[in-house]
Amino acid sequence: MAIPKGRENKRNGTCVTSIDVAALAGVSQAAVSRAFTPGAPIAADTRKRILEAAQKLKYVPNSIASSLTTRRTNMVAVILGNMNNPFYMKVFKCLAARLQAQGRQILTFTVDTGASSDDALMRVLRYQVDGIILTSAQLSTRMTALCHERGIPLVLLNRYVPSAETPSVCSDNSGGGRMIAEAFLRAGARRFAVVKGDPFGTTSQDRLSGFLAGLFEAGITRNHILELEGNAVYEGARNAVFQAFRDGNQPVPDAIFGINDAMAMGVMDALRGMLNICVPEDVMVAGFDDIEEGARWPYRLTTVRQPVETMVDKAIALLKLDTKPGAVDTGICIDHKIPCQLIWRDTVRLTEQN
Amino acid sequence: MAIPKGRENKRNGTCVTSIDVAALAGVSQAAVSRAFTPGAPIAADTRKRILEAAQKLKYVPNSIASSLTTRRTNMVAVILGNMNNPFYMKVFKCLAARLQAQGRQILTFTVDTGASSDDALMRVLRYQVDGIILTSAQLSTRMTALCHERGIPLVLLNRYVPSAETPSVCSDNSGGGRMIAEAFLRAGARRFAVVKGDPFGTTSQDRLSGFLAGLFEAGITRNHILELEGNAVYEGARNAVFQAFRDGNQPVPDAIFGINDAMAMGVMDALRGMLNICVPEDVMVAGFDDIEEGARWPYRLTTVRQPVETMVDKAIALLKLDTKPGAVDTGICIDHKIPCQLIWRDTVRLTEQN
DNA sequence: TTGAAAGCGCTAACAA
DNA sequence: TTGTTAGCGCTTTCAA
Repeated sequence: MAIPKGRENKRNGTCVTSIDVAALAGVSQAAVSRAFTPGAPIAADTRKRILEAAQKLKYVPNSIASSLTTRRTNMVAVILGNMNNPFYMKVFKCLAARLQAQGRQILTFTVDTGASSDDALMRVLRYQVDGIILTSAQLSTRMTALCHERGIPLVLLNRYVPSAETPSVCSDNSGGGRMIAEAFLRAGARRFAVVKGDPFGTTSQDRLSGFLAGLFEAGITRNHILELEGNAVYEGARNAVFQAFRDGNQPVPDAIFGINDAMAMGVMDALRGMLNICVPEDVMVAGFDDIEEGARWPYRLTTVRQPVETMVDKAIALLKLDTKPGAVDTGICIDHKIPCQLIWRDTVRLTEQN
Repeated sequence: MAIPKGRENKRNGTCVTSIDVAALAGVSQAAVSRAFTPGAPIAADTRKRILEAAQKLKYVPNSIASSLTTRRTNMVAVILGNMNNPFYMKVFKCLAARLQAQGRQILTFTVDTGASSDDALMRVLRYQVDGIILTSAQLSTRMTALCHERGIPLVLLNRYVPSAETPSVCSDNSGGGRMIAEAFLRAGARRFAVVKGDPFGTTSQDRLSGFLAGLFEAGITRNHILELEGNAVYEGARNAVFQAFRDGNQPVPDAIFGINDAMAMGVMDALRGMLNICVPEDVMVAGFDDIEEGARWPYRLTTVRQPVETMVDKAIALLKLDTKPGAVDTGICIDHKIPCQLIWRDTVRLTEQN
């Protein structure tokens, strides 16, 4: 007898377990486990018999139970900040596709923009996820430390913690900011505005500093660069631009850089829809990210493309999900310079001489 | 001695368990469990002592382990279809906010548009989720049956299975379609086009049938209604409209109904950006859903608002997550008539006489 | 290749 | 209010 007396499944019908399958197939419960484990030592015909029994009973293995012993849940937590920005939805979609293709489940957490992800992270820890990917949200060093101690890999996507040793992947934001500066300059702009995003995000800061550096090198002075706060969202940028230039408050610059595409679209809508200013004829506009919406009519936004797939793949790779749970940490890996690409569209007009 | 000999935590440092905490606090392991269970019978000072010990050891309870006995994971699966439609992102955001507020985790699955969600569902089952919410994706009756047998509540959001007894929540799509028809008629339109969405989705079908019914009642005949396939996405609608009316292929109607806002925006971009046709002067346009993007300049889309919060709340309520796992099913509950609201904006122009 | 048995970290019934 | 004990459904040694 494969299933010894006293070890039968005692529940009244609900929830078929491996014991039920074992009983039907006339094998031990361990054999059922092996039948569902690729590469386990089990005879082909035994497995076949077990699988048939399982099918008959509509048995579905309980991953939760197995993860108790294997110490792997095959769940990856994704913590999402600014869901209003289509770029992060693009990232999420890509993340989901890749992770699902690997047979991993995604435990999703959304965090209000600017809010700390600490409590989300705390809940994540209870669920024994195999790894955590955090995009667009703040987190405390206490939390990164906690993850590290517990051996849960954490990687930041599209942001980093300066001076801290948390793995992270970012594109070359400052280089991208510089590209925009150069494009504007080549197109003949001399007075500028920039609409900034999350004041605590490294991404926004780096794009800004690259942009400014490019401008300064061309001899543009600070008083020719207006800085506006857009808070990383469409409405923020639209309102900031409208407030800044309504009623001829101040002179409209030659070019405006929206630190991300969503904001650049807000900039354009404020300009064209509220202030009656033409883009690119009166003012040039550029964004950053290359979201689909920005490529459409009537935006046709000149922007810097972030290689989402590459970034996502690198982030997942940094999780090192396939190494053993207790494996030693082979050093920090931070990739902050994934190359970006300038996408010329219609909102920056090149002068003839170019 | 609270922790008996032979029952100590035998792992070498990794992973603090309730046994470690119990040992430090000088209580039984069960006491630790109680300390972390709200409402459990435990003295206040005992709990306090345990919590301190836990803090010292940085203990985090293992939800996976507890769910093995409680038969509740506090995880809800959300299966997402068309992520390209901002409406579903809005739904997802709302779902996430509500579920997280209840202390539940979200296991997310994305499914390609039109693809079956059966394998996603199969994976969900392994994870013993407490409930499943499915938006915008196909699923087989085999799967709904499987969920039902296993006692896992499943609710469809924004679609339903005709003739099947799967709980679902939808707004009054056909009533909304009718509202659009009436708005167009009041504005003086006599020739129409409609861009259809997912051919297998009840939502698209109902909106269409409501729209047609409204038109027929006003005496409009079928030959004055052009049907186009937009496949529920922006690009599909844009291309369909462009193909239909390029080079004066056929006469442009007075009004075009995009079965959802994303498509209506595609319609407008094709009209204005590719065909040089003015909206609403030459052609009126209306959508459905009321996504933020459609409310912006230059769209200002007239549309039907789906009450997302209400729908999400009802969907979650239908899951009946707070009833006992084995509780008897108190009948099917389907809510297909959550009222919608017509939102007048600029793409449908009312005539003077109104 | 198989089965028996010992857990994984926790909850819950029971007794004290 | 507490501790003891028996599992939850599975994986994984260890022998056979």
